[in-house]
Amino acid sequence: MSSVSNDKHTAILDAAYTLFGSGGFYETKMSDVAEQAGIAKGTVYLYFKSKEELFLAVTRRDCEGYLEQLETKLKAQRGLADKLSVIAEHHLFYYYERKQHTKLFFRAPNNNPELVAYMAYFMEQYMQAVVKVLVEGGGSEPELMAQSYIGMLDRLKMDILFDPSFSETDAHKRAQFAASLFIRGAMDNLHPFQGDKLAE
Amino acid sequence: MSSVSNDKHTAILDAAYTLFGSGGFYETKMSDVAEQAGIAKGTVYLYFKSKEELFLAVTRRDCEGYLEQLETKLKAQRGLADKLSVIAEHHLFYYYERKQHTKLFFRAPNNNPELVAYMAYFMEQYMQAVVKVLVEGGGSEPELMAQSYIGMLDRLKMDILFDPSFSETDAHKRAQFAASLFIRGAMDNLHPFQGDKLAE
Amino acid sequence: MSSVSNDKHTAILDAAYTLFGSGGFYETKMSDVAEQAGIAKGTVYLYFKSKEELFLAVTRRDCEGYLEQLETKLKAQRGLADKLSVIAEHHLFYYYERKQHTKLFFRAPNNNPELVAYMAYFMEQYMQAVVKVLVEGGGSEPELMAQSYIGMLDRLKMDILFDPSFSETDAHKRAQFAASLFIRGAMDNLHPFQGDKLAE
Amino acid sequence: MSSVSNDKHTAILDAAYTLFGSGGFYETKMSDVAEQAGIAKGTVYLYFKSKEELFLAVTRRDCEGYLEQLETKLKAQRGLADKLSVIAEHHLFYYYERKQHTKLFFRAPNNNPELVAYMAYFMEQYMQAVVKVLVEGGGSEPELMAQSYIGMLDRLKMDILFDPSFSETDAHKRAQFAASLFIRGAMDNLHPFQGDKLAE
DNA sequence: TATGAATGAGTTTTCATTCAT
DNA sequence: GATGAATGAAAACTCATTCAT
Repeated sequence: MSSVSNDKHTAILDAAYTLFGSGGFYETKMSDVAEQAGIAKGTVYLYFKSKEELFLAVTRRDCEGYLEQLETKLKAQRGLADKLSVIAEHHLFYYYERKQHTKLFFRAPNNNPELVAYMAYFMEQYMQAVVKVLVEGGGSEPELMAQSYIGMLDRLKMDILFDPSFSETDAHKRAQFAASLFIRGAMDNLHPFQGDKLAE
Repeated sequence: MSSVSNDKHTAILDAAYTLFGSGGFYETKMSDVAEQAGIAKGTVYLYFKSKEELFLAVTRRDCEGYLEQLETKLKAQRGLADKLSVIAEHHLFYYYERKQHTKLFFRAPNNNPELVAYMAYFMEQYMQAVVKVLVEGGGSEPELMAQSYIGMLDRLKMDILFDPSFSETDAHKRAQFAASLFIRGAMDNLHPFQGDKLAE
Repeated sequence: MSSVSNDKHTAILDAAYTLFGSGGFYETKMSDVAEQAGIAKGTVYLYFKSKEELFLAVTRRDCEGYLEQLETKLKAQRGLADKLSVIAEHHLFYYYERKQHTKLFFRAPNNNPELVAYMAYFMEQYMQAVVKVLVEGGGSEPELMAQSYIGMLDRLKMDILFDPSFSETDAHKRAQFAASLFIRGAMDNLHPFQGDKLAE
Repeated sequence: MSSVSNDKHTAILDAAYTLFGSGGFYETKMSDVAEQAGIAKGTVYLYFKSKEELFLAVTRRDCEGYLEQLETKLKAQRGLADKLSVIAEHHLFYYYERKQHTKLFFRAPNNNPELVAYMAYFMEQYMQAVVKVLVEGGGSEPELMAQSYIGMLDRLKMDILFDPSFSETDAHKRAQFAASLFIRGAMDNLHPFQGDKLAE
């Protein structure tokens, strides 16, 4: 609880986030993490019992932050269209701001049941957040809809990660594109402007 | 190119596909591949220079098969809606038939530029195949559209991979869901029935 | 020498005795010793320079106690037979009372010259104590005799250590068995009842 | 089964016997064993799955050899006294010839149930071999007698191990000393010359 | 004195790759 | 071509010891 121990804990998570993210789980050595965090190898093990536990902690912190920020942003919006826009922006800008840490989500250790379980839990949470938005807007099959939207966004983020010339403006446009494509597609059972001032 | 050497080449690829796919790159040992292929460890190296090269070859064969089959199926269809349907079915059933080989695409070695390049190439090819369909149907931003569709499908496939109770019928429904959602979303710049006899 | 420091010194020795004894030298961590002693890890090093020194101190205290108690018990006896009996009882009951600490003597660190030297010194002392008894009884080769007796007892103790059902009565019988076997074997050059009131 | 593989297997056992014996289990590195055997580190693991397994194999080979040689020597003797003499000589000369490998029996890894079980098995076998000799000579409590004899010999061997000036003749004398001490001690229930020509 | 966070040397084991047969 | 015994680099993790507080 002391600020010192917290500092180190955070430093390790930050270092691991960077290295796991850019290099992947197997390619990252615990000694690299230690070095990047500016501490000794043994110290990492005072805070995290194993490399897998560290990876899980990094993933958890990242995912929790993702969902919390999304919730906050969604609360500031009234209308369905705005909310879907916010989701798209959040998804794309999250990666935009983390170009370095790309690989985290697809270069994980295999055969770690805890990690698999956590990722499933995260996806469920994310999906439910989207589902909630969709349900407020009315419409059937909200879960499939939510998954479709998330998948769309996840693919559209790829260029952001791999194309160095991708600008913030490009990301904005892409988010708007995704939101309108989805809203149009979902239109017959959604009421896009419900809750918007415009709609009143 | 002799039939004998070809036999072994194929046996190795098959073995590697099974093992990399179910266990992941790092979890699979070259000796396992050799054993599964029914040959000696050293022999693998007569056909593939390294583990990474083998992984790349497996990936390549898999992706090429994916695209070839897709092309064949697309040729049998006239209308845009049917073609988009075929794409969805192909994407979902490809994974449906390969539940065992789940991990191949997201448990690959990092930092292998050749692999990264090939995957980018594959995605480009896949996208262009979809783009071609969309362009025939008319409409703007075909590349973003294609990516959105592919992303949607890629997320919707997840339950297939992880939910053992997922049936063929479920997969069909899901493919149709994706196709209609996308078509509706894309409607203002696409002409869904163009090319269909019905549309004439 | 203050009572406080003495308390901790003793607490550490007690803790180390328990842990080294039941787990062995290599299996026991200094942090375990500290915890068992109810102090901090660093504190152990205020009292003992190293793990090996601690082990040596534990061994020393144990061996000294062994010899001191033996001397006391021997003083209470007059006759040779009684003295040999006391030696057997002491040897066997010492282990009987310390079943938990079995491993201390045969799970020690190697290559520690000081420890090797001390163990040799202890054996010499123990042997001389037995020799003294034998010499009083007359007879040749007292050192070989003493070693034989000690060896006999040391093997006979084994069941005590490893057989949980071994009772105090069993230990008594075994001690008597050893004493008579030895006395009979040594009879031609020993005068078994010399010094006993009965013998006068 | 090929002589080559057998050569290496033996070379590793020999190297391990020397190193474990002189340095102890924990003090011996697998890389030392490999070097001493003149092979690469990894090769050791082709023949023995782990350090513990190697230690067990070394112990087993040694103990089996001990018992086999003892049996052979005992078969060549008729009388009880001669047989007990042979046991003493075997016990002492076994160590005499293996001064370098002393520590094997008392510097073993802890907490290895397989090893503990094997050592118990070995002791039982050894004891039964002695018991068989004693029973042929008649007499009660043969197991305690056997243990006493073995213990005696085990202690008398110590000087052989640690005293570099100990000669073969010394070892002989010591063996004879042990045998006569034991025979005299056991005399009332044993018939020392039974089976000897002299006794007829 | 007492603490316990921090250190980093040290060892087992794995496995891709080689190469003599 | 085919084999599989041999290699040795590489990395996770432990734990005795130190030292700033």
